[in-house]
Amino acid sequence: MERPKTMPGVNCFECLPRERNEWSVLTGEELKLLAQAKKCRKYHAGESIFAIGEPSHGVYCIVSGGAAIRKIDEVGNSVLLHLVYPGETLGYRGVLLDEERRFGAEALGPSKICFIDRHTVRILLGRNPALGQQFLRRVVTDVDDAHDKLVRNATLSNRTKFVHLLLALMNRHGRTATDGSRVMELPLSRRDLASMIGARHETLSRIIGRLEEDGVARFSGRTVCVRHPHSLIDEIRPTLLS
Amino acid sequence: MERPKTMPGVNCFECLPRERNEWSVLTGEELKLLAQAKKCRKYHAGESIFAIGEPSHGVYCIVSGGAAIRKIDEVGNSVLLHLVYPGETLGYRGVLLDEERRFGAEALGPSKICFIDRHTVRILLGRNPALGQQFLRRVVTDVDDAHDKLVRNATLSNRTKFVHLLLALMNRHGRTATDGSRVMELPLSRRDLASMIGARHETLSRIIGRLEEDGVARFSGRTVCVRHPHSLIDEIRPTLLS
DNA sequence: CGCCAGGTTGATTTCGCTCAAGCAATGTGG
DNA sequence: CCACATTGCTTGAGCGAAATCAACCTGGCG
Repeated sequence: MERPKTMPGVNCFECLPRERNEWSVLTGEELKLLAQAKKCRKYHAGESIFAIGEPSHGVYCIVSGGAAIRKIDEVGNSVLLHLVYPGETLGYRGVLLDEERRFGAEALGPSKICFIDRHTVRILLGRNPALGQQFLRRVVTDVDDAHDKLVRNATLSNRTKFVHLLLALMNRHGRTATDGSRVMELPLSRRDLASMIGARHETLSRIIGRLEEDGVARFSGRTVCVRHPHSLIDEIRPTLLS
Repeated sequence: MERPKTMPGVNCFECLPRERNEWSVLTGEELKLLAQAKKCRKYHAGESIFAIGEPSHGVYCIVSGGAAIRKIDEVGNSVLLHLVYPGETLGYRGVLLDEERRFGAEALGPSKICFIDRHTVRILLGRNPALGQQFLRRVVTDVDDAHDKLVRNATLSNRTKFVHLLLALMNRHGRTATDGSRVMELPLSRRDLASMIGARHETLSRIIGRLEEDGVARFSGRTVCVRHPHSLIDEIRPTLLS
């Protein structure tokens, strides 16, 4: 063991994702506080980060990997709301409003995620007003995204919504092959993909079938290949008349 | 004219809605700044407050009346996203992110609405950190609402979504008649109501017809009457099995 | 008066959901 | 190692909900 007990956690001072998120405005002193208060651990794919109904002990910051926000309604329907990626902070809602969790979160794949207890969050927010401003910006973009999604849900077909989702996933998880086609490994099951566009999994299955028929994309297990990336973009371009 | 030029605007010091919103944390000095910077004016029903694409000059605070947030997509579909009521602050997105308006806002009925330019907002935010915290809470609840709406849209039928909407409107606009039934004047056209649940106006028309058949509510023009208020609540209660 | 926006209603088609069966991959206990 | 559940996915048939296209009211309003 060349590296001692700091091993599992990333040192906040050297945390790359941190330099691009809310916490980037912390000063040296505050960073020290953060570094010694945060607890970092690894999650395996699908492991629960927090669950609906439990008290909000703090926020989480994704170092690597990702997370999914899930809501399960009173009849057992599971809906994936949102995906969260490295550098993003998770679970601020319950902490800022001091309420219990209304959504669950789970690791998207093997992930490294830091936990910052709510007491420390409050101290830092009180000590450095810029942190609050950063959070404000962050939350405003979140509400913005949610509103965009609401508009899309209200106007688009399931197929179009799914293509939007594919594009978003491709941005995060895709790589460009030598022949210019885009390939990715889906981080989610078909069921969860379906829930994200508000459709049944059978319906998604058929949509995928049609996308393959139309030569837009090829699906094999969790691997997706899009030969002509802008065929996807054409799909979502609204057919403007006149 | 017994009252001089302060006439159109409400004095912030005596503004009742203000005492229950973000601005309630301002101190006397800051309030004075706000009071002399804000511009208050009346809007008539349907009048535009700000439009998509224009620069975000400031935020608006509803004194009386209400406002609707509207998005019009590239093919001309109009979607109503959200309604805003007295005490609530409007248009913070563009100001906080320093972007142009991505949604339009219009008066719901005859309304009195104050404008606070973004420069003043920034000054106040910088001077009083508590204001930022207040905004943070406010925006977090907004994102929360949006997420709830997303989940409902993903799982509920148009009829159920409409009943949810009716209940929300009834809370704001309804009065209880002597016989215990609830009555309200709808603040929106059928088209806009339909857009709020992501349906066509013809579909909404039929849903309304069925609600009347089922004796849940009676519609006449923009007047709605619900004889047994909990018949609505029964509608949205999920049928829990076993 | 004609015109128009807002609303209803009808006929038809499309889309998506439900229910159901089948299948491959994976796991588990004997 | 096999029999057997289990899980995730696909496919089919039937049905219901909603979109679409269209006609037709109604109440303003120039």
